[in-house]
Formats: sequence, C-alpha cells, structure tokens
Amino acid sequence: MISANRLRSIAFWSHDLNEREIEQARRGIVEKAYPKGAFICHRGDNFEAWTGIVSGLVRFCMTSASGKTATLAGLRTGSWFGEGTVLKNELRQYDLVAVRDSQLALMNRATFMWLFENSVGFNRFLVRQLNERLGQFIALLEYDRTLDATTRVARSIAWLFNPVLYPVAETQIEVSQEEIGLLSGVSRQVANSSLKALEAKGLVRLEHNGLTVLNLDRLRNFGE
DNA sequence: GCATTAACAGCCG
DNA sequence: CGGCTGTTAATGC
Repeated sequence: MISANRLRSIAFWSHDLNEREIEQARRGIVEKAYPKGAFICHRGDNFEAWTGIVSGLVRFCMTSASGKTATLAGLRTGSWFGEGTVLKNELRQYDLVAVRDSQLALMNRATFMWLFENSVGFNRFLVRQLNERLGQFIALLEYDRTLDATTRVARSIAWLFNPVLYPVAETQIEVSQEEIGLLSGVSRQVANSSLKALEAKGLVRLEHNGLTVLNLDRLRNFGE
C-alpha cells in the first residue's frame, strides 16, 4: 500500500481519478526494486500485476527460439504497462528486463479490474494509452527491414518522449549510449555514431550519461 | 559493405 | 576508481 501523495507523484493517470478511486488504487499498489539486469518477468510467466516505473529504465523484448532478443520498446520513468495482459488474464507474451536499477509500482489485478469496472477517468486513460501503443507497434513493422541505424536510434529516442505515454514537458533523459543501443537494437558503437549524427543535425544534445531532445518532431519523423 | 565484438585510452563523477 | 565515451582493429553475415 502507498500513500495518496505517493500515488499522485508516481502515476499521472491518478490525476483523473476521484477520491474514492484514488483510495482504491493506492491500497492495491506496492513498490519493489529491481537491480540492473534483473528480469521483471519472462515470457510465459503468470505475472499479473499492472506495472508502473517509478524510476529507472525497462526493456520490453522478445527472445526467439535461437536465443536472439528483439527489443520492442524502452519504458522509462512514468510509464505504466501490462494492461493488455491483465485485461485478458493471460500469461506474459514477452520479457521485461531492468536496463538499470529500477523502482517499480505493482498494482494487483483485483484493483486494476475494480478501476476498470468503476472509473471513467481510468478508462479514458487506458483507451488513450492503448491507442498510442498500437501506433507504436505498427511503426515497428517497418523497423527492421527498411530503417538504417540512425533512423532506428532517432525513433527509439522519440518514443521515450512520447507526449501521450509520458505527459511531462521534459526534454532531458539520463541514459547511456549503451542503453540507447539496447533499446534501438544496435551496438554501442553504432549508437555512438548515430547519436553524433543526430547531434550534428541539431536534433539532440549529447551529455555525459544522458541527452536532451532539441527537436522531437524531426526525431520522430527522421528518415522520411 | 555494413554491423558487430573486442580492446583501449581518455574523461567524468 | 568505476562507469561512460570515442575510436580503431579484427571478424562475421
């Protein structure tokens, strides 16, 4: 269980909830720390919590039978995920790995379902989020075949600043070039040269263990 | 050719 | 010192 204030600060969707709904939500959430490299869940797990990232960075990926992993998305502080699995009450279809030390908020399924049945504000949030994710995965379809490394890096960064998924007017993120590589599906060296190419075009500013987005629109549409 | 791994020096916190 | 960055060399698809 967490306090109402804590809920407000870690879950932007709670701003659309009424008093009674906030009370239910905060009682159904616990926080848990995951060290760098830890699996939050594996494909096939019955991990039934709806999950929010309080701090850290999580990679959402799939591992093929041959052992190769494909990153589907990077999830940063402020994102909530797993609603598809919780709604359908099924096993996880993917792996979740903490890219670095991360603090997560776990909402139990009963609480999630109560909000789903009772809260208009919560449902509005869910529809918006599902719709945005759908766009994200449709965009992934062209990814592997048609996009060069720099374009993939550009779009991976753009997703980390998606205004619907992360409704905070923030332009800076603490992330190493190695982590960008993991999220983009390229090596650290390629991530490095791609990032420098994006910096030369004035789309981002590189910092030590971090970067600032200077032009989100051009990043999102990079390569078109 | 392009991307990846390996390796290393330099830099930053 | 430990982790991150910028580069180069060797290797693989």
